[in-house]
Amino acid sequence: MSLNKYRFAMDEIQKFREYIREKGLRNTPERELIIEEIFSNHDHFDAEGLFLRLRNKMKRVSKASVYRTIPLLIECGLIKEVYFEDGHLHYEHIYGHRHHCHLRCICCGSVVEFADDRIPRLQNQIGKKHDFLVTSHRFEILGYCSECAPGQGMQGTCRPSGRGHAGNQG
Amino acid sequence: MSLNKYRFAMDEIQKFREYIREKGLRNTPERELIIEEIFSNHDHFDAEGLFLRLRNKMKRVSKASVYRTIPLLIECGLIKEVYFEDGHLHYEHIYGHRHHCHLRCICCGSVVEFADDRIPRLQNQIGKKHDFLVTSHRFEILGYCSECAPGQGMQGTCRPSGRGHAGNQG
DNA sequence: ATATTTATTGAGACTCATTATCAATAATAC
DNA sequence: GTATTATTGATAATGAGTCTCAATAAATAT
Ligand SMILES: [Zn+2]
Ligand SMILES: [Zn+2]
Ligand SMILES: [Zn+2]
Ligand SMILES: [Zn+2]
Repeated sequence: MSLNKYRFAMDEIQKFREYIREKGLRNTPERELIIEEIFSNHDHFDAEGLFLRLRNKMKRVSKASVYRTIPLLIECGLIKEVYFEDGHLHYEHIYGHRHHCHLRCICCGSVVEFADDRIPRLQNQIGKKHDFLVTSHRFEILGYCSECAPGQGMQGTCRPSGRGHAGNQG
Repeated sequence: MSLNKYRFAMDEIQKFREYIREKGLRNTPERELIIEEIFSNHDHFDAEGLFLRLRNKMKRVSKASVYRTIPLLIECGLIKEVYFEDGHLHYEHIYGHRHHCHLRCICCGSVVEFADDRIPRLQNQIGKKHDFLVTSHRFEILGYCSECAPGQGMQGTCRPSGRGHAGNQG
């Protein structure tokens, strides 16, 4: 179980080690701890949360190192930024994950991923129409999840904050 | 010309004045200056840029007032937030503007607006499939505009910065 | 008009996410 | 092992955005 836990992240960790070496950088225990933690599950994450997860497991890594490692992981194609509107950046794994978009509850913040073949088609048609060389798209659908849908049941769980709001971002 | 310049913003300005009054707030010269500046064109804008535009025209309004007026304009349905990934919020007019999405150049930051009937259909189908009560969507297509397309002509105009990058956001 | 009430203003303090600095440390190469 | 130099952690700095508060000025009543 504990052994298996990190088994599936071996590809990512290996890819990172190679990237570091190719770039003439150095593999360090801090970086190992950070990527092990990131790839110990498939969830979206943010820098602060990642830092706290490490800290709670007594893996002492400075916040600065967490912030410094994230761009390396982006550069080597293991993660990418996702934009929720809660005022700070979130990230998700991309290595071994097919491209997808997000459905997000504006009440509790929960996120559901979806993929649809029609989206890249649409993207390309629209790009061509406006003379753009399209490289990517971001499609986010906002609304209420079944738990939060107004009219029925509990909608009192909503806790909007400052700008946008956070929530259990799966 | 100068008279005409603000003619088309009369609806917006009037709507704002009424909203302020209905809410028991007060119309002030500062607020007038801010909304006149915002609706003096149809462009996207951000708080800092708006503040500087006012300042350059010798319309002295504090940054705090700029930041305080924006939420009022959102509440009364005149503008809304748009999310570009350059680390701060942008806004656009919605009163009298049909819903649209953005095509954005990752090189120079230029923005083209587009609308497509298939998008709301897609949004609703996907929402239904995942048991979400959909309220809105955000679809952004990223790529290179014709000026910046790699391979031909000038791509040296790219000036990426910190996180994402700014540019001439039309 | 004048007074009263209270929303608004501007300046600056503050927050929070993120980035930069820098001396001490520790990977790698020789 | 020694030299080189990337990395670390602590902390300062930044920058967008918010909050505070005393002074000001709309709206309204007198
Ligand atoms: Zn929900
Ligand atoms: Zn995702
Ligand atoms: Zn361009
Ligand atoms: Zn727009």
